[in-house]
Amino acid sequence: MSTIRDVARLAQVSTATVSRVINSPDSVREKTREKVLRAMKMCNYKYNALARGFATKKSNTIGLIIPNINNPVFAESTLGVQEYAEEKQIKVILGNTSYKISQEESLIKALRESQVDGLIITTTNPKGEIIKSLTDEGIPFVLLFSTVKNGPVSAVGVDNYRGGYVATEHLISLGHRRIGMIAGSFTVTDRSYHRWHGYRQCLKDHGLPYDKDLLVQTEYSLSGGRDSIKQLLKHGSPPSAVFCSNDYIALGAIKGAREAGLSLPEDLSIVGFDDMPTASYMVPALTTIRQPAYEMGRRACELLLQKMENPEKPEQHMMETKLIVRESTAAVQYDTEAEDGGDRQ
Amino acid sequence: MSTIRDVARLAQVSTATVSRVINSPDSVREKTREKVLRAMKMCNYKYNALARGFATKKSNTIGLIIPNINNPVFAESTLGVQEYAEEKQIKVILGNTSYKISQEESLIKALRESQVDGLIITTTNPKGEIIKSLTDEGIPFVLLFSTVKNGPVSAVGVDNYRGGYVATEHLISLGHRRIGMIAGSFTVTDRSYHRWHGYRQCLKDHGLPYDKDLLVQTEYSLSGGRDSIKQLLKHGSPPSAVFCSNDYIALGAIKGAREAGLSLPEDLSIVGFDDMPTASYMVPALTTIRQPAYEMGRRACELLLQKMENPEKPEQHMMETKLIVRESTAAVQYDTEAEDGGDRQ
DNA sequence: TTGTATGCGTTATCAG
DNA sequence: CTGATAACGCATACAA
Repeated sequence: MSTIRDVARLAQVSTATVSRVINSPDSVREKTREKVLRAMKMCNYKYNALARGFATKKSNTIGLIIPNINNPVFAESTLGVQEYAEEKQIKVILGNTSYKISQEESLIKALRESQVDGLIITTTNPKGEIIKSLTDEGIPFVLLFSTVKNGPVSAVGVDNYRGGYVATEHLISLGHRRIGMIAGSFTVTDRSYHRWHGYRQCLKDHGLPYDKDLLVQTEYSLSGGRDSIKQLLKHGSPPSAVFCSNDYIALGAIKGAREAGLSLPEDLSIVGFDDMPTASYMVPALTTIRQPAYEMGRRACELLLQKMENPEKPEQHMMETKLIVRESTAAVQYDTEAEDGGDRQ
Repeated sequence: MSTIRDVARLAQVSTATVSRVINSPDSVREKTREKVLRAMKMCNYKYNALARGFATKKSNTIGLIIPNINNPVFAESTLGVQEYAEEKQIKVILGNTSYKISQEESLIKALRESQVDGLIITTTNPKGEIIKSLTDEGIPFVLLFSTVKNGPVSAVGVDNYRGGYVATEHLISLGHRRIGMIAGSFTVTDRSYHRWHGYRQCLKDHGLPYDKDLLVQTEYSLSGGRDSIKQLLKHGSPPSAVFCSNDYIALGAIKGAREAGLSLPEDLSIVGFDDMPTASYMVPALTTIRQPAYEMGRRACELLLQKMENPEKPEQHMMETKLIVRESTAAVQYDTEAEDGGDRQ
């Protein structure tokens, strides 16, 4: 593989000049430039961005850490950062944590050793050691799908509390009074925890009792939703509506409910969270709280690049969620309400 | 940021020794090692993998190129390569092409400049210039979701022809005689093309006429499937079953068919391709041809690392597809068959 | 087991 | 507008 030195020799110029035609072509006389360009062709020169990174201490690479690329909402946000980065000629290294803190930690370590210029992290624990040490050491990073609304870290997210509140309110407005929730484990994601808070406060504000048996925490998976709904339906006085922490869980819950012999939305209303691309294609089409995942990814990337330029002034971008009403929620059916007390299984 | 030189000075050893405790700790006396380790702590030394990459000409990074991370099947394969790479301490840079050749080209160029040690490419055109030049220049790479079964390039894929054949055969065995296909544009993906070949040959082998109006090419998207099925249903003699190039399209087709007033699977059978994670959660649960996407990703990564060690002997791994029969296909209903000639819309 | 010296490909500083 | 040359942080041959 030839280097700028080879090119320089061939073109009878210095390496500095070769470097110039690469980085600021205008600063070199046209004739010289062409001579250099010809020499490059001749020896099939290939630019080495790694060497450049070494010399400039900028790798033009950022790290993106997400819990699970299989979750459509993270795939979308990934596409968002990806595309924005692409536009700015930045490469992105992807890391999956599988919701494991230890994994998150080792990933960040490896990424830092690789001299990434910054990090976008969809973390599981924004108050953890990891984030703190990143802050202390002045590494540019931004939190994505973040729950933090202020303080010293940059972040983009939505108001999960509000999302949970709105979802629950929708159900209440439909006449539901026994409303359950299937949540991602609070130990694993505080987003879910905040949504639950919104759910709970909404219940309270509407004078509905909070029944802790109507909350089940599970993993963020299809089967998690499916198993959880069955558990909920076994309750002596089962819910007529359930708010699910995300669409993936909701999809599982719908399946589980149907397996338990219910028909939706007549017997049970379900609302999800995310509005993943397939949400409107499901049967019944899913009522959900939309997060603009793609835009969030883009914005996070934008914020990061900004922060890399100017490390001061942390910023939080809170994006809007929106209730999307589709077919998975319906007015409560009084004849199938809690009073019948039947175990539908 | 401190370097091994700082550490060396602090520990009163040479930089070579510091380098040794990092890379081959056993080759240095325990006492010295501890001294060095202490010095590292003291000056808060952080290893610089980029510098190492520069010195060794190995970045320990590979590039992964996929058409669209939003397609669940690519998300899964990505997870596969990701996890295998992780195990081997390799970082992966992700690139989306959006099925655009030009994008694929510029991505590969950028990745090569970044000195990735190898490339995993889910390409759109295995016979194109890009692949050829990669081969010529001896860059280690492997094709993922590949259609090539032999020749000089390493690849992992499935037999798309056979998948298409089996899908069609299943439909025929259910009594269907008017079988349509919604395919991803042949110009954009040859996988789809091969599946169509299987479909077509199967028709022929069973003495069924091939009607070109029963094929519609579209983009690999939900709306693509939805629009295409409507087009198909407008046919004077519409199909009673449709084979879709992938599950995403199938999901769209199901939606579209339902909007057109059909009930599934009674009025129309649908079979997809991929078996994405949500396939069994759909309504009706999707009959499909399963590809082991996660495994394919892992295998591709394995093959690549192997190839990086030993650039000789290209290998193709063809993995098994499997027909998964669920609820979206059913025996043909004779009273709604082609003869009635009705336009169901 | 440890040290010395050199090189990796580029940028950047300083002269000219 | 161009050239000479010193970094950048680490690995590695070779020597001791």
